[in-house]
Amino acid sequence: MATGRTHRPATRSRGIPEATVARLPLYLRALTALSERSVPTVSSEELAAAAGVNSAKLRKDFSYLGSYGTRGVGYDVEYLVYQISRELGLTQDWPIVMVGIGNLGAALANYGGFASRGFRVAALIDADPSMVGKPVAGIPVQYIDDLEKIIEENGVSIGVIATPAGAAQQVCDRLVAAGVSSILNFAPTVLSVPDGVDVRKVDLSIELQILAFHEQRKAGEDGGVGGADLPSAAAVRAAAPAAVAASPASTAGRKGPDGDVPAVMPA
Amino acid sequence: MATGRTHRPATRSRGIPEATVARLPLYLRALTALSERSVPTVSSEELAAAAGVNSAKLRKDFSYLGSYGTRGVGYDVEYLVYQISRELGLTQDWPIVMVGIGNLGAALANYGGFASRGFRVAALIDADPSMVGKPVAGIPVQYIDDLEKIIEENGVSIGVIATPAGAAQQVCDRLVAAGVSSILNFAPTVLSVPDGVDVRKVDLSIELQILAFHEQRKAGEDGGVGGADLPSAAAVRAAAPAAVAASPASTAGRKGPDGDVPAVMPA
DNA sequence: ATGTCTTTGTGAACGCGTGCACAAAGATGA
DNA sequence: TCATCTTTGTGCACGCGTTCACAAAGACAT
Ligand SMILES: NC(=O)c1ccc[n+]([C@@H]2O[C@H](COP(=O)([O-])OP(=O)(O)OC[C@H]3O[C@@H](n4cnc5c(N)ncnc54)[C@H](O)[C@@H]3O)[C@@H](O)[C@H]2O)c1
Ligand SMILES: NC(=O)c1ccc[n+]([C@@H]2O[C@H](COP(=O)([O-])OP(=O)(O)OC[C@H]3O[C@@H](n4cnc5c(N)ncnc54)[C@H](O)[C@@H]3O)[C@@H](O)[C@H]2O)c1
Repeated sequence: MATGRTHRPATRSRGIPEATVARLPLYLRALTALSERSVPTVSSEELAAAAGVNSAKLRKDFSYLGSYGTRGVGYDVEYLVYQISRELGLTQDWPIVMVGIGNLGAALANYGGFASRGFRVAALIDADPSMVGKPVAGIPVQYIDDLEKIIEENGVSIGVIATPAGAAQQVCDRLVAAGVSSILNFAPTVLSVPDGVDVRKVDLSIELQILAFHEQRKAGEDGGVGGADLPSAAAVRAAAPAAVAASPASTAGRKGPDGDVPAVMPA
Repeated sequence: MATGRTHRPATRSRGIPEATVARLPLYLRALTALSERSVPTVSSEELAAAAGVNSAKLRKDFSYLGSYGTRGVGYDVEYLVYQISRELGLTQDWPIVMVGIGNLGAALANYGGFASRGFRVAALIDADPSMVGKPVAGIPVQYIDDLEKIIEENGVSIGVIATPAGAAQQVCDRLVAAGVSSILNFAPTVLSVPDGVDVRKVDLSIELQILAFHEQRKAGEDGGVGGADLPSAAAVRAAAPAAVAASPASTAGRKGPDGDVPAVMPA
């Protein structure tokens, strides 16, 4: 089962907090922009503003990497770019494979952001024979049967899945069996992988649903008992969505004994 | 994954924890699958396994919504689908606009996951005149000049940005000014928005960099001083990436005084 | 009714992440 | 050399999220 997270073996002294790791790419992007403008140094305050985070948090994040700043001055931009890149492993070349070259997969393959940070698309793989050989973003699509060979020959350890949901677990299993140990999954499915394999997911639908939750709250909580935040013209619009569900207010009570459940959600 | 929050200063007493909200769509998806298979009830243990989370966490999450379970039996699938949908605001119809219909924007427009949960693409908007009127996913692309009018007429409060990074902030400002109060951003930029506006971002490049970090760690930390984690065959492959940076081990020491910084990161 | 068995709902403990606030470090100028 | 000023690095407290563990609730059988 994928859930099996074993406890951390006692004192892990060398680990960088996960939350910090997730922010490093953000800092790196801001620093790269500064570097391109030939800015020599930057203070934690400035950089934090550019990255959209708290400056104390940024300083603490950097403190996990070491003492790379100079008090009274700030951080050397170029040096910090290098240190973060090294910490993230971007000074290496990471060959990746992408499986499922449909609408999304093709868009991803065309995305420049891949190649710009040490990631190299080693292969595009699809199960549709009519697509094999057709170049996407200058790279010919290869057939799924060769997946293991491709991974082996290119030493691939990172895979991207952009297949339909139904095929994702199967593709995942093959990737893992072939030696891939990090997977970025775009299919709306929970992948189960053995220990030692990292999976990250990008899920459009989930993001929208989270936004909808907050949007609904902005619209609804006008007469709330607690503090009434949220002035702004935005709340005005949010209060008038296209169709308001006419659910009885008493629904909050107890559970209806039998099937009085409204039929919602087509799929 | 994707993250990114903006406001939340006040003490929210009546709120569902943010972490819980982020998991509700996951539960909903698993429940919908069960519903389609006509499964009447499900235990927290089963559902947790399907959603890839801890069962205690799932129960606590549901407890924020109310007591919708039956002890000794589990949860009524249909009823729970309805409750979660309602909580997330999915019983409403949410019109959304998508700005920037390029490679990614077109793929997103074609994605079925939008429409399946109450989200309706009200308009596709682009700044390229040669693209205006061309149908994408059956919806004709409209010109950016009409953005305000489109938002107004459709009562749109959720916007998706898939433009190049350089245009994102500008587009964001116009969306917000026109009344949009939730934004899903695919451009690799930090958007600044006024209070009351939620921004979530999906960033491909960041996800890959996080994976690379862990991948590097799996490969490198074999002789670490602390506990030696990570056995597994995956580490074997990870230990042999395409190009290993030949960095001296002593780099961990102090900061080199002058510009000995290697030239990395093309862009 | 009563007992047994299953599963929920939650109290409590713990660890992680965040942000404040400040001492220490170092630059800069007189 | 010394004083001043800026900015880092971090100790500390706090709140959130996770997980354990278990009493209570209810189904079901007898
Ligand atoms: N398109 C989007 O914007 C978007 C957004 C979020 C999530 N997703 C998800 O991403 C996935 C891809 O979406 P899409 O719009 O590109 O779909 P698509 O149908 O256009 O593309 C899917 C591709 O996967 C290939 N494929 C199918 N089975 C395969 C297998 N077993 N092995 C290898 N390749 C296989 C198909 O041949 C096809 O080329 C879906 O799961 C979708 O839900 C898409
Ligand atoms: N393509 C991907 O897979 C991918 C992945 C992650 C992130 N991104 C990001 O998403 C964005 C879009 O990527 P893409 O590959 O689709 O790029 P693209 O160049 O194919 O499409 C960009 C579209 O935005 C339109 N546009 C430009 N300026 C605009 C403006 N001011 N208002 C409205 N529309 C405008 C352009 O006309 C074009 O149609 C980029 O920021 C990219 O970095 C893309």
